[in-house]
Amino acid sequence: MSLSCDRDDYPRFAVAVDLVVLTVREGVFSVLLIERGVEPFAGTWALPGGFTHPEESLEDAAYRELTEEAGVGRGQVVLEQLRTYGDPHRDPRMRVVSVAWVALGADQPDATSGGDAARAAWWPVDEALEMELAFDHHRIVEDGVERARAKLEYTTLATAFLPGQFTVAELRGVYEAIWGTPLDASNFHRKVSAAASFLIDTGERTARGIGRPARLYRAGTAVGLHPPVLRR
Amino acid sequence: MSLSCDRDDYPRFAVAVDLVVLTVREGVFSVLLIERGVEPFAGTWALPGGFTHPEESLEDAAYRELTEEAGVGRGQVVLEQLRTYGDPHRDPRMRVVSVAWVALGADQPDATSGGDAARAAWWPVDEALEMELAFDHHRIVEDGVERARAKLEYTTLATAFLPGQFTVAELRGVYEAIWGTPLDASNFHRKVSAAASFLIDTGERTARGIGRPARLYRAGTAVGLHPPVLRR
DNA sequence: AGAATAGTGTCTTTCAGACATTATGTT
DNA sequence: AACATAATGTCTGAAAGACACTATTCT
Repeated sequence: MSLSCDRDDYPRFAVAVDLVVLTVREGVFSVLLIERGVEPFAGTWALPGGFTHPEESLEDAAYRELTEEAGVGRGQVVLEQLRTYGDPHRDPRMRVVSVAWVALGADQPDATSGGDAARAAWWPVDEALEMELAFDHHRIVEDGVERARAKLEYTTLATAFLPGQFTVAELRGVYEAIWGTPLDASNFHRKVSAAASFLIDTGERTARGIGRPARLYRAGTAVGLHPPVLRR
Repeated sequence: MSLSCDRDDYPRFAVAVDLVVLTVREGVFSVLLIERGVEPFAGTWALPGGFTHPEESLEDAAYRELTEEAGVGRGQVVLEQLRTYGDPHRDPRMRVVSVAWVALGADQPDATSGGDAARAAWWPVDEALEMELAFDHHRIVEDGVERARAKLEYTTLATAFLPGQFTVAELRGVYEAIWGTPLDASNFHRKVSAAASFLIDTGERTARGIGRPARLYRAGTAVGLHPPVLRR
């Protein structure tokens, strides 16, 4: 079959991937943005992303851009497809269809500044949503943030924001940062402890800091969460 | 890049839309399939769909294919983006990225057989999932069906499967058909009546059939459903 | 001892699920 | 009257939310 442009009947589009990379840094729900160095939107903050190569899957393209532009490796994040954005004039240069992904990971000491020349930085989600972002990236960030908030309720996804071992208080901190609401510590503890295969007790305890040391858990095998942890 | 069309640096892809058109016909959760007339997969059942035009949005392309291939108009369905499928070899002819949509509508007397030469038919979802479908359409149907099943729980989407006026029993029938589980009529009635802005009493009643006539409702303005209707 | 954080227990309200009962039409 | 379906009511258990209380460390 011909892949050439002159011989077949199908219109061709550039296909991009864009990444909403989310984490919780010092209690603040944050998104990774990149300052564009070239037109269009030079000097404007944008999502990391780029064009899909001819022989790679969309998921591989997302992982590749994650590494190239954010310095984040495959094992460090949970990647999930968000939605595809394809309005005819979303990119002023040409018709680009962009498959957006959400990447959730634990806070990394120096995740910013990938191989590209552009500057990368973590922004609090609330601030990012008040900025002007390139293309339709404002909308994409909104959708990605809402996806993350919604999935915390009925999945065990919150553990993706934490390192291998964590306490119940740290897990609660993830919920509170992402939802922007304080949660009752007692009830939260009861709930997540009761949910089957959500948390696995490592037998270890924290030694850091003041107060009674907390048990250390690691993420269990459960994906869904029954009963869900509800936001109000 | 080597795949480029002489003038720019970006590889180009064909972008398609595929449609998982779902309805409940005589108590059976059903999906609309089209028998392919041409290679590849000639004679195999497939989802309705086609290539996006250069100047139309993805949503417009979905509505256009819905009309062309299924004879379904814009006002007759609720359309929602499902997911994008872009494995390099999902189409043996060339690289095609397909944006899949779910379309939910009330049973239409003669929705099948659109303008295209191919044959169209409603298939029970369970049967469709046991057939060999063209391309990766089996996976797409699975995802679309699961999306519909999940959204019934916490949204008012079930009304999309019903005509303008309907009874509580008919609404329950939608849930039972889609989930494949019988529900307790009393508890269901209590729940959907209590949910704010889910159902609006038209003041009219059914005259058809035997037994006490049922109140006729129309869909309210609520989108989310609190508390949710849970499947077990 | 006092402060700070972790974790458990108790009480009340809400709601799901099972099922009985009443209501209102047709034959 | 008998029947069929619609709609409401009652009871029980599970779980959410508020909050009191106990446990275990550090200074």
